[in-house]
Amino acid sequence: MAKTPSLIDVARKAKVNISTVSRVLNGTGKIGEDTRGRVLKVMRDLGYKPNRVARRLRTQEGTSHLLGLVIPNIQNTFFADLARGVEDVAYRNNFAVLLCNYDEDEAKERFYLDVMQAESVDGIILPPIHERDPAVLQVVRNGVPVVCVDRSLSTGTLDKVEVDNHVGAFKAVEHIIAQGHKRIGLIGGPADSSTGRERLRGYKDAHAAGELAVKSELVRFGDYKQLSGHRLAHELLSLNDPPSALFVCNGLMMIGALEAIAERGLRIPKQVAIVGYDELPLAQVFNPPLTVVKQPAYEVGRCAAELLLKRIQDPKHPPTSLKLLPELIIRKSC
Amino acid sequence: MAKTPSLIDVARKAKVNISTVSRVLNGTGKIGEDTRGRVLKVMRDLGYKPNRVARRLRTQEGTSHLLGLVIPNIQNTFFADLARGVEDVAYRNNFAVLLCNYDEDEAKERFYLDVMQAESVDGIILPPIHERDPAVLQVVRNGVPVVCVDRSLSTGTLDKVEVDNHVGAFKAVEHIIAQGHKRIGLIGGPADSSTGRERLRGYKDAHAAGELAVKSELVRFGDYKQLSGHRLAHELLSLNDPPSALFVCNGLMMIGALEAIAERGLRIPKQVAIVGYDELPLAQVFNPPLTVVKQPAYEVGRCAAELLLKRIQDPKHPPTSLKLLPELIIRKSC
DNA sequence: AGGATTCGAGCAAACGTTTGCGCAGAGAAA
DNA sequence: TTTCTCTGCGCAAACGTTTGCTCGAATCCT
Repeated sequence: MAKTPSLIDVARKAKVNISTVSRVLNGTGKIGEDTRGRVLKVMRDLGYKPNRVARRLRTQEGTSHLLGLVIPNIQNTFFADLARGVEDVAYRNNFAVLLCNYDEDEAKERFYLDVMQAESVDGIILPPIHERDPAVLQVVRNGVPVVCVDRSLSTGTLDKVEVDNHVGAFKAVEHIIAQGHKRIGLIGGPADSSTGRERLRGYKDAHAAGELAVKSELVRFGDYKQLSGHRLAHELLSLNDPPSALFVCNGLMMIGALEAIAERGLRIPKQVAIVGYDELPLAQVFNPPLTVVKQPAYEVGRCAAELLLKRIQDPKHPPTSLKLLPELIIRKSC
Repeated sequence: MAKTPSLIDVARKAKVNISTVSRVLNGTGKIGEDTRGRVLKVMRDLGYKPNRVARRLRTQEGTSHLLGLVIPNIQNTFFADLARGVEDVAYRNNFAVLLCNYDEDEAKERFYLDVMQAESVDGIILPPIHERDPAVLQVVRNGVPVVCVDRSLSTGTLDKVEVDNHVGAFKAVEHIIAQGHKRIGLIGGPADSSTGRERLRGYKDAHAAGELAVKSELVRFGDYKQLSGHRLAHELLSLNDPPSALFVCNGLMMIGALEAIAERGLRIPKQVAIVGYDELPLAQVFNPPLTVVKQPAYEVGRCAAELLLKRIQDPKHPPTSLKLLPELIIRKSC
């Protein structure tokens, strides 16, 4: 109802031109101390708040103070933590975050990317749905700063921050082997995702390092959702010669796998050992406490946001690529 | 780089006035079939995307197709689920969601509310930080549609959807009593939050119904974060005459409490029984599986978004208030 | 046929900013 | 005094839409 005051109202009341008000607001141009004071006071009195929409319309680039964050699924704690990371640095720099869930759905992803461009966000942080994601490619062609997280894009010219999936998986499987396991089931990620492939490579390389052959019937690919973890764990454990240990490549699938194990009444780690990817809220109080590789999700978000802000300030900055290290947390499940 | 085409470009190429283009875009006004077709074709050819910023600047109310969602903490699965709920209905209605974390911090909340108004979102969904939250009150005074979720505001004139905290807590504690427990520790929410108070009331009423006195040394108030759950559980279990059962009033504090129990090497439910509020990802595969009261978080989000959309279309609609029912899921921890 | 209505489309203002340009006045240099 | 350089500020255009008016032409009614 009470229309919020605009520059014009402030200008009128302070008896100056709107351009003057704009300048004191932005600190640009030369303004006398007396008028600046007067204008500032009127702004306070009126409770003036600049209209971001108008500002954005006028100044095309880099001033919306809006970051886009588009993630597969906010219910995945990895992405929730990541979101907190970007959100925190955004807040510290007076940026707001436009957050969207695309649910691994390409149409939804495209919709949201369109929205973000239409909203003229200053930049976008996202894990590409896959490596030559056309929608994302289009966005970068349009000149919007983009930083990739978690997964990467085939174009090498972008800022990106990922965590080293190969060493994460390698360490995990190495540890499993060190516990004496010979048949290690893999519940992997999608074969067309870079994370899925890298973790698979870690799994294989650890086998090679341990002079173990990988048995193809023991490796399965899920879709990073809970249901597939549940199904694949049942499949693996139903084998004639079932694996004695499971390596599950993300948190949600880990939950599904644990369900399956519980349904079968198997004891961890004696009857089946298990190590997961991604720290889960209850992991350390689980019985037994879960051995997992923990990704620095919050850090990923933080770094990505910082990179993005840097690029917004200086679009010519050469692209930098960060690779953070995951940590194997050895508890009791393997 | 490649400046995205505007109405003007389309108009020029189709040899019509921009107003005509605008009208075919919005389907308003009368347009001849031939010109409409021509304009549509040019739009497609040019890959025209309307500029939401400009549109929003022009049409003040109800057309930004942007919803604001401001929540305490995205890492809390309750809010993550809720967010998914609003996000899903938003997407179905072609709305995008501007999501912000205020981390129970009033300054941050105010900042984000300012941003949202400055972005002229069509409406806002939020759990008020407390019952007479001045920042929120200001927003509704400014005429922005607001729907409260989870917690309520002292003003009765708003749309809101909450879950019945009294029955949730009542059922839980009733069940605990039915298991034969006489000394039941409460790890409650903040005393100045409506949820905290309602759950406390449920706790007390269940005692009364079971003809049990509530002992004041057994009730403690946390802040809904993990650390306070941890600390308060330790406090309660250190008592000379410690409780034989714990009722923990949210998910994050539940995790903290479970940590404390693990640290003390106590066995659930024999040495200490426990029931939590909020379903946790691993609750049903936990050992023992956790008895919790599960809130329909996703539903809350869905309803809230639907209410908000309705109000945006018809601002005069009388405010409606929904109260959803939580469900006590009895497993093995009590 | 003449007047009234409707249809289709153009003109221009408005939304709230930012910003290049210009200009008056003051002080400095000559 | 004249000329020149700053300083401080106003003027107005522009950003990409939407929308109330206007208006010619076509259609309709009697």
